[in-house]
Amino acid sequence: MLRMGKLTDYGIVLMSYLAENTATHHNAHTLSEAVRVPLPTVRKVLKALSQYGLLDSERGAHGGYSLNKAPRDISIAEVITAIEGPIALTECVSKESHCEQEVHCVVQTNWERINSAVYHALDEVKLSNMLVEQTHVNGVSPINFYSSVRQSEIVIKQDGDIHG
Amino acid sequence: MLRMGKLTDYGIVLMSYLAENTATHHNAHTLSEAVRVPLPTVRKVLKALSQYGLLDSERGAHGGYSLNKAPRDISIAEVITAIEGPIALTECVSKESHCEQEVHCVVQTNWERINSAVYHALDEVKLSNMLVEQTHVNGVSPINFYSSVRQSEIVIKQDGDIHG
DNA sequence: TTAAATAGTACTATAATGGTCCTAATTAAG
DNA sequence: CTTAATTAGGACCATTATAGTACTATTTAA
Repeated sequence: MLRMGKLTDYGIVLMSYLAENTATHHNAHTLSEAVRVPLPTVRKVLKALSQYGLLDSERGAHGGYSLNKAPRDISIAEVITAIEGPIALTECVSKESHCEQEVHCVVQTNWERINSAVYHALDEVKLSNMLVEQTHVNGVSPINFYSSVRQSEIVIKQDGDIHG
Repeated sequence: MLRMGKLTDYGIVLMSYLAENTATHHNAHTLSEAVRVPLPTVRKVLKALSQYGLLDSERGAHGGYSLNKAPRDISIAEVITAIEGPIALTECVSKESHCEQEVHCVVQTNWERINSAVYHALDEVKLSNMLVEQTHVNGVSPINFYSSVRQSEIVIKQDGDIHG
């Protein structure tokens, strides 16, 4: 529930990977292998991130992508928005709403409260918080850390204790 | 993006309505009219809320639904979980994950951070926060306030300013 | 000029969701 | 005891959204 698209998951993993290797550019092919996600899909995600302005892109030979800002200045909310578009739990809160009963609608203002809460929560988690200090353990390359990309779904447990 | 199901939207609206009328029971038919959502759909939502334990149900003639707890003790996170199941942005965080690379997975622990942030944000918004003091203005019945139920999608704007 | 990249766009199969309906179980009232 | 009202529990289908892929420009270094 509270699903987030798989692509967004990939996006966060990709951004995390780039954040750990800010030095150089990385092309889609390299990133695809590093993250173990098919190349066309990786391209799609990188395009979205680039269009939104979270990544700098260079075309042509030796082109590639690189982070725009410091990982501590990039929030998860930004990454999500880049890939999935503006975040709105309810359509009536979004700009595109054409709810004919808006005049009577009071629920709307309360939805804003929820959206705001979620947004701020996601905005306070920065990319730097997603990085791992733990690297090169037991000869396992950090690259393997990213190989577990799966379906994307937000799971909030009933008791508030959230883990897998 | 960060979509929430329509049914969940209905659920929150229904719960809000019940919270404003805690005195009596309400049957599905009445609620359907009050909230302007088709009866079968309302039934489905009420069933979920009841099964999860947020609503007491009485069967038979003169049966119906009523709130279990005080509105200030019911969080939005609970309502969402009741209808959409355990909240998980990424599957690898959920119990059902069978990711074969979990041993190497470090991203997982970071996902938990995100899920936790979202959960706590949603858990702090209580049903009582969704209620409107503003009632019976200009002869408009409070019932109309609930007639604007629409598609459900969480929209987080880039600048953090969230409104329609 | 060629090769290596990204940019842009369009398409398709799969999965998820919303919405509906039908039957069983329960309970109050006549 | 019978009937009507109501929730419980499944099952089902149509629509939509998503993921994933592929193809064609465009740019740039060698």
